[in-house]
Amino acid sequence: MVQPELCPRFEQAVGMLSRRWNALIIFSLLGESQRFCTMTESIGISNRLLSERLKELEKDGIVERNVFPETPVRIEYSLTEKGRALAPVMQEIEKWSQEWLPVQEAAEDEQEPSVR
Amino acid sequence: MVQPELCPRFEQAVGMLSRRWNALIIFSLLGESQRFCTMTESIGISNRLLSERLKELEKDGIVERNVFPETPVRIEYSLTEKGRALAPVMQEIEKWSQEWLPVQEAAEDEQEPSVR
DNA sequence: ATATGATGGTTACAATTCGTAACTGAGAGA
DNA sequence: TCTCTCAGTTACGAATTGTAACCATCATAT
Repeated sequence: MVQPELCPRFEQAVGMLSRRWNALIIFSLLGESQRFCTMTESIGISNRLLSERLKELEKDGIVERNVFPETPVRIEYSLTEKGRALAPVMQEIEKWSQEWLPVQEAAEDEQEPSVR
Repeated sequence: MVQPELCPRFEQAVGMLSRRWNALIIFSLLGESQRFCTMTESIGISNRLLSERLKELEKDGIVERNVFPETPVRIEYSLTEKGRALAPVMQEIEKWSQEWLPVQEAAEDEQEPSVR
C-alpha cells in the first residue's frame, strides 16, 4: 500500500513535471515571459488546458501572472525563481534528446507513426 | 497548427518522460534491475499500467526485459545504455525537489489535500 | 448608441487514458 | 487433481484530455 522506496519530494516533483504540458510550458517560459495566445500557438496546447495548467503552476509557485492594464489588456506569464531553478532539468532533457533520439525528417504527408 | 518554436527531439523526450509513471519507472531502475512485482510495490503502480509502460519503454529502447527460466520464472527489467543516460535528468529533478519542495510530514489520517 | 475586433479566457461534451479488481496461463509441488 | 507463485490480461467505471463553441471586457469604428 505504501511505497517506501521513493523520496516523497522527488515523487512530488516528478508528479508536477509529468503532468501533461507542464514541462513544455516551463521550457517555453525559460526564454522569456509570454502571453497566453503566444503560448497556445508555440506549444500547441488548447486554451482550456493552458488556462488550467497555468493556474496550477501559479498555485505551486512556479509561474507568475503579470497583468498590464493596457488596451487591450496584456497578460504575461513568467517563471518565478522556483520555476527558473528547473532550467538544469530542462537542459539535461535537451542534452539526452540530442544524444539519443534520432533526427526525424518532417513528414509533409501523414505516414504511419512508428510509436502510437 | 504547427508549433515551430520547439525542437522536435526535445518534445519527444518530454513526451516520453511526461507519460504517467515513466519517470518513476526509470528512476527505480537506475539503482538495479527489478522484477515486475517488486516494481508494482515500490512505485505504487498497477499491474496493468506497469505492463503497458514497460512494453512502451522497451520499444523505445530504454528498458530491457531479461527472462531467467528458473522456477518460478524470474523476469528482470533493467535500463539500456539509453535509459541509464537519463540519470542526470533524474539527478537534476532530485536536486530541485530537495531545494524547492517543503518536507511534508506523513499524515496518518486523511486530511484536506492542499491541491485538487 | 450599437457593431466589430482583440485578448484572455470558460463551458459543454465526446474521446482517450487511468485505476481497480478480477481473471488467465505456465510450471512446480502437495 | 488441486494449489501456489509469478507475470501478466481483461473488463469496466472514473478521471483527464482534446475540440469547438461561447463569453466578458475594453476600445475603436460606424
